[in-house]
Amino acid sequence: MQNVFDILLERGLIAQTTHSEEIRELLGKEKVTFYIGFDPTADSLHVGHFLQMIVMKHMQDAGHRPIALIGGGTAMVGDPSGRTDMRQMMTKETIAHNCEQFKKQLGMLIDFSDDKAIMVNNADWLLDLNYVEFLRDIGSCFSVNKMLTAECFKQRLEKGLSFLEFNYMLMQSYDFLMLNRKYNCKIELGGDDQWSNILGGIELCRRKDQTQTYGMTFTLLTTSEGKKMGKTAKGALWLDSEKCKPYDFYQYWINVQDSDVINCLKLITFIPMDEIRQMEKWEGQQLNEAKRRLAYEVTKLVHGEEEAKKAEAAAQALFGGSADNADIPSADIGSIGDGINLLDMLMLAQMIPSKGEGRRLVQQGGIYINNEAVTDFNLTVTPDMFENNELLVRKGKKVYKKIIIK
RNA sequence: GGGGGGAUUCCCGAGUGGCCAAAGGGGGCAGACUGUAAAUCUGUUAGCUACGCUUUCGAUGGUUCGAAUCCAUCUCCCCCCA
Repeated sequence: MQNVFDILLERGLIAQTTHSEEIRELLGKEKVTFYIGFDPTADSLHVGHFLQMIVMKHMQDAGHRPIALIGGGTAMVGDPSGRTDMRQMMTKETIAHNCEQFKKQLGMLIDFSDDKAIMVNNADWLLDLNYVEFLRDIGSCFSVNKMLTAECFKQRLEKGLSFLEFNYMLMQSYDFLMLNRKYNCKIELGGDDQWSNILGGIELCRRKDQTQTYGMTFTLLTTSEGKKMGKTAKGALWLDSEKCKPYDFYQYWINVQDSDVINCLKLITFIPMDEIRQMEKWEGQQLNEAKRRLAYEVTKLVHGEEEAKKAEAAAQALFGGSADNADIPSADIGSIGDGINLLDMLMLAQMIPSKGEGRRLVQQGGIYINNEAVTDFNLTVTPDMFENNELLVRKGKKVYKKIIIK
């Protein structure tokens, strides 16, 4: 069996390691317990987290034991790494709610049965810490001078960093120490922005317990231009099907740039490398096929096979010119009487945020009914324009909505 | 604790009494070109019952015919010194 380290390396997942040789050897010879932390800063995980989950899955498949650490305690403080501003402080209730959501989502990909993976919440040991004891015990192990030189604080030293956030590193380091003691957790994994925090934990384990632990970070999901991926106009690309519909999720991946497809296939799907290497040779229009594969696979992992197939079928119906399909995103606007103003209808269907925007769209030729551009924004849409109470409306090139009336 | 600077539309950032719904850039949206790609070019980007009206320049009051611009108080942020 192939060493999982080589798999991760081959797929381009690994960004930095503390001891590449030792880690590879360790992963090759024994069942290793490792951990990745997820701070519950929102009520759903997003694709950034998903990449971490993929790594966890690779590791679990190779026989290692993942610990998914939910940061119910660290979220009370907020990680300043790589951020330009302070996170908004969240209430305990919000954090507790988010923790629950995370738990559900992590279970999609990781098998937590029979202790094959463990889920813990650092609130369990962080919230009851005694300040002075913690300072004496843990705080004494950290050099402020050293911390200040850490990359993760760079941006914040220019903009301002509160003492609260400055403590984040200690808390995360303490997590590693706890997990090492309790579960013999030997490796901490994380996004590349976690490098400094991970080093802190390793250092702490050595100082307190003289144990050797390791760290490894993963490539952040960025475009070839270096921008973070998974950002949409509305925010992050959420894994929750309510916050981001499977169809929209699918569409996001279909629309990635040519230069990013292969990378995404390697990073967030389990498609064998042999196949990916074939696709790597593709060019031009053929890449669309690779994008379809990417979109389907990722959607399947996140939303399940059924949803992935629906999304694919809907896309096929709209863009492939095939027959009408039941899975096209729809909006039920109820009864329209003898007719309804076009803009009112678009508002009801949530296709436009305001009528002003709607007028502009029509003026610029961006609204289509049954694939015919609408020229008059005062148009009254009448029931006879509907077929079986359905009307296909398009905004721009790719935003479709099937409007349904009673 | 002392001194200084700041808060502007989605973001950055001009604007220092009427010509300001507010320059410029970024981002977003749409059009052309394409491959549901990128790059490029063009238009657009507060809301509305729309040749007009309403809300908007940290908050609240005030001066004025008229305030993003002036005054007062407040809140928050940054910088320098201690």
